[in-house]
Amino acid sequence: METRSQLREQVTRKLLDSGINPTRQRLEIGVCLFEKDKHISADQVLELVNRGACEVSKATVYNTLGLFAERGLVRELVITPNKVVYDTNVSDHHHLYNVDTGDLQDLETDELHLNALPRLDDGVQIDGVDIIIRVKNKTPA
Amino acid sequence: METRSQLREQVTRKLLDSGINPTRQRLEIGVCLFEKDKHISADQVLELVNRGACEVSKATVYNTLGLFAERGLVRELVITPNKVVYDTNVSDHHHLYNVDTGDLQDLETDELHLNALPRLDDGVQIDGVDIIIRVKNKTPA
DNA sequence: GTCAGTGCAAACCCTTTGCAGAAAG
DNA sequence: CTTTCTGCAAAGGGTTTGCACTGAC
Repeated sequence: METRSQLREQVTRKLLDSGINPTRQRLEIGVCLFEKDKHISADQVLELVNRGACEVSKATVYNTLGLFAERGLVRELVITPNKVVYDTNVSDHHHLYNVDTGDLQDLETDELHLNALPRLDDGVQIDGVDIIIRVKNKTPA
Repeated sequence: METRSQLREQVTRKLLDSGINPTRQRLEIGVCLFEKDKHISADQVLELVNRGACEVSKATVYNTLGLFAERGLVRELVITPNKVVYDTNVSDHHHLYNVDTGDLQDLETDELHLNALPRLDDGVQIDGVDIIIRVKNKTPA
């Protein structure tokens, strides 16, 4: 498939730009991430990757996602202790989470933003701002 | 100690008001939580509780903290997948987290608030708004 | 006696670690 | 050859589950 090989090239470039050696396993994982282009859990990545012809271990998926997050290729979102997902959208935005359905949506900063950041101590700088709006269904009945 | 037994009474009342049967284990855990009156992890609760004369199992600590959070006695904060803490301050406020030192501070809403909430779908209502400002040290040296 | 409520040992499973093997120099 | 990097099996440990026990009726 043409687009598949294009994606492969794009991902290779992304990895090189981030100083990551584009090995077979990392490429497979990267393609799965950016192909889906949505919030995705480590488990889902593992399943997607192994649906293809190549075997990648669980440990490698976790370590690679951690590496990608550290280098800024993806953003790690901690929704609950048991729900950690990776977001390929690394631009400045926030999230809306439905605790009943598990649905997770992006909120762009024009829909939601802080009026001001707090005064910080000298010696520290912003590393990130995470905002999660949790909603629930009105009539659980 | 006088204040200790007063705290015990207060916690008992809190539990009853929330429809929770104030058993020995729940009281011990509740006293540890509200005595410390700060962000505290399940592990720390376990240690504090068992410093006293009564033995409470790990499972009971986890289940009880989950119950308290569900009933609104404490607020569960997910900082990272490996750092979950319970906050006895259940009023509307947010958090400042230093990723280098692990330090966690409260931010009152007058220091930090959203200019507006997003338009929600019909059928859903706000369950909670979590804002975490992550900071890091400027000179990791 | 029954039955809802409670506490915890053990199981579960997500994540990390340590190391064998590969790749680079 | 030595050194660095990589992938993964196995270990670790926080959390949940299933069940024995208690207490209420």
